[in-house]
Amino acid sequence: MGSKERIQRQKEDTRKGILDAALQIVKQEGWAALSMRKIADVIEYTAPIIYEYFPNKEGILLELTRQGYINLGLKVKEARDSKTDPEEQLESMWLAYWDFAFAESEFYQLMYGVQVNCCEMYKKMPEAEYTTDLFYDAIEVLLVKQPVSEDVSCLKYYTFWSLIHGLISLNLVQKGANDQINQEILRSAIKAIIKTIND
Amino acid sequence: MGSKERIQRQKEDTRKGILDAALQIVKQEGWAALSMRKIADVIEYTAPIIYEYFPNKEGILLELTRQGYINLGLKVKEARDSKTDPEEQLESMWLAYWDFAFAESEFYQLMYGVQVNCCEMYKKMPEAEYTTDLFYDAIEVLLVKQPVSEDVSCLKYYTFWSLIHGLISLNLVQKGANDQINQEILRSAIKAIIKTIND
DNA sequence: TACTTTTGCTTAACAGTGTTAGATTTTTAT
DNA sequence: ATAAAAATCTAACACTGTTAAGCAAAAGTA
Repeated sequence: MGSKERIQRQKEDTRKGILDAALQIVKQEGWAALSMRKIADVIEYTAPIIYEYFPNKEGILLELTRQGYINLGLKVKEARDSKTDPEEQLESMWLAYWDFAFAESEFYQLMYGVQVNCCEMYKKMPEAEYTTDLFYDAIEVLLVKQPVSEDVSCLKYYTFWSLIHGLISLNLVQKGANDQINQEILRSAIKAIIKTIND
Repeated sequence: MGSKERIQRQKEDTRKGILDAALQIVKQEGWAALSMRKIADVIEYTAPIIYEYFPNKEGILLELTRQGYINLGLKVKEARDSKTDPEEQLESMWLAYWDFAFAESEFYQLMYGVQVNCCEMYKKMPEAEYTTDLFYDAIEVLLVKQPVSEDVSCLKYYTFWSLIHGLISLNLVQKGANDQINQEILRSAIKAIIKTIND
């Protein structure tokens, strides 16, 4: 009797339900308000049930972080594939990163510790490395001096990343500049870094 | 009988003791581990006493945030006054900002929401504006086109700030690049922004 | 000195948190 | 129908921030 699979499917549904419930609560009330009992309320179980699906609360956050990196990676890849010119590709990729941060700001906060205390784990999460690699590759295409030095691409990558992550964080935490200024900073800075990428 | 003043002094000592205790705990165990009862333990009182000196836990964080901004402002001003050339002044100021972030990383985390959920308040904290003004002034000295447009100085300021804050955050949350790469990103990016400040 | 008021401080409690152990109910297998 | 197994809940522990009530010492007043 195929009830084994039905049960398996139900379990996966519940697991997904927990993640969805967590996300729903966070979107409504923010990360600080997320609690195991609230999740249990939403999925109409009691709190201890959750521990059958995740080792602890951090396990839920970890899984959401993972999903966040996967989605971010998809968006960045999509942006790259929408252009052919390498410079346009790189610009488009960072703009996709930017868009993700605001479209999925709960995820972004979790992934990069913006006002959320998320434990040290993403450090070597393979899903996180995928996005990083996409950027590294795109940068190295633009470097004319061969062979590309690891240090140089690293430096360029972090320059991009710092600027964009900083702009995002400041906007998520404080209400930074207005949208127009943000767009101008973002676009002009990206272009400037690309322009001086071989200096 | 001058006991009024003695009592006043004692109260101020206790208040300072609370702040010191909080800071001590945070330095040892991080922001997430800070609790009212732990503070009470350190100052050798029970928790409710703290509420005679601060309205609530957030009040303590608010005061520490205030102190953080004051200290940051002092450091940035000090850096400015150590140079005479305007470009060198601006560079020196951002380097001081950078140094503060790592020397007083607990403060920095609190002030700018790096992995700490600090409520929306610094928004209009006068102590915070002091540092901002210092940077704005230093930037506007370098702008040749008069009168200086508010938009342009704002754009330049946020470009600097984003880059440096981003670099700091990434280092505080994840362990970013190594120190040498960081220094290189920092210095070369500051110089690059200054160089193109009138474009 | 005796009494009252104020002050300083503590204990106890409430509602919430993450998490675990034990009991109970429901489902499955024999 | 009965025994075993799985699913789920209740109760508890040790925390959290915060408040109210009570106690004990000090200060003020007669």
